[in-house]
Amino acid sequence: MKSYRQYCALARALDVVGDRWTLLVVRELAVGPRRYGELLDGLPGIATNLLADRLRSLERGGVVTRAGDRYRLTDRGRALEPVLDELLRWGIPLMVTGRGDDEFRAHWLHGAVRTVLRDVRLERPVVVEVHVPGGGVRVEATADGVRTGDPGAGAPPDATLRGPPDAVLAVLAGFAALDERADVEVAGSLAALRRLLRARGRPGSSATAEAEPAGPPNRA
Amino acid sequence: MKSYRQYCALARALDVVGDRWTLLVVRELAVGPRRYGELLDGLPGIATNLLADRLRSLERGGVVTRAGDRYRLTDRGRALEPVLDELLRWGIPLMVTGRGDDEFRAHWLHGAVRTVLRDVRLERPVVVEVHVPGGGVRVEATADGVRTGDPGAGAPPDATLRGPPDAVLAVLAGFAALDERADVEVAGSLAALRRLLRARGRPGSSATAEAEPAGPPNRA
DNA sequence: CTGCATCCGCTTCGATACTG
DNA sequence: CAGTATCGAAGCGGATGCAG
Repeated sequence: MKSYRQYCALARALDVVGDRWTLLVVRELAVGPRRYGELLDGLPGIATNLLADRLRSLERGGVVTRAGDRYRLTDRGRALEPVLDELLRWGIPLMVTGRGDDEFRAHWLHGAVRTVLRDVRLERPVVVEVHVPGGGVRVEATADGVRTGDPGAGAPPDATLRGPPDAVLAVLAGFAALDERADVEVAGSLAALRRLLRARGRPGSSATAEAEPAGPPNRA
Repeated sequence: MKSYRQYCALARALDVVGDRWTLLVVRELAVGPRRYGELLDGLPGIATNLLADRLRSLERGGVVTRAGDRYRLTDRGRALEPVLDELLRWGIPLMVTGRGDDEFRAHWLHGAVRTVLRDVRLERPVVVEVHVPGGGVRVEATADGVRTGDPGAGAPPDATLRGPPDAVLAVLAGFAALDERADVEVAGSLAALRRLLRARGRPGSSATAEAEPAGPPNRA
């Protein structure tokens, strides 16, 4: 990337991670070390030469390191997590328009779920599993906060949510009530699920009550 | 921008603010409403047609609105502040290499100072003013946290820091000790300034103790 | 087969010139 | 002052080639 040549921390950060695709590459590596082919699969739409370019650039920037045939984040790369989280959070309202014909990978759900439930605290713990075609997320909400992981680990969940990605996300993010989405199937304790949902913030979450153009935020 | 067409909150966020220059435009408007010419001056290096493009795109995205000849952020645009803050924070270590021949605007210092002193709490309040050629920042640190503003407002500060941008930033960010930077001039209570500096975190702040390439993070 | 590099049409960027 | 028009250069995206 061409440097902005501005003595500003934001501009210098963007000199490193501001290129097209770059933060999405970091998103993929934030899950864990990945091989080139796995990255390609997790980044539908990227050209193979661009992925190679971005990986080299991130290596130069000290964000990514290569061990054999695996790429992984450095400490400096892991320090980008708060950035990803805030961008993710800001992007959640943009999911209300549904999936359309966008690509989808089950592991992308982890971040969305973590973000949506970020401030949840529950005195009486709840474990909920979210299942979508191709994978899912296990959510453990306690008094200390929410931890996410892969489904199937540990004891059986109190409740299970199953459906297409935009449907389960609509319910989790509060775009729609449970009974408004007939394409979401609930198994186990409905009461436990309701407790989790009641503990989260309101719809758009961050003050999107606007005098401006009202309605869901625009895309592109 | 061409959409990533991924049903992922991060990708959708980047569809709106991922373009080159876009977040820097938001940075400028985060200070307050600005006119076209003021934006051009705050974004050295941008081409005028690109600024016009970005402003239109941000308007479509619901981030910016236009009132007469002023552009300003919508609520949705102001919701980007945590994103800017985290990116800024991540970028601070990249400032250690000094200014070089990068452009500089005094109002960029506000964000850097806020970020560097983000977690500072002081039972006995301190007011410090930082002066650089063309402007400066007033810092009021109390038990509730740090507030920044323009110099000259309110009572005279306890201490004043003056010097070139990279010098005062090095001292504030902890890249260098006060007596290591002869180009930084201190007026007023040295003790008050020291109390403020002691209250802040360590150098790179966020765990940059790395087994990897050591030394300051690379740019570009 | 994986992990890229090369080529090519197209879009975007960046610099300057120009207009209401 | 606030943009639009233009044009060469650089970057992107898709396909294909090729080495280990």
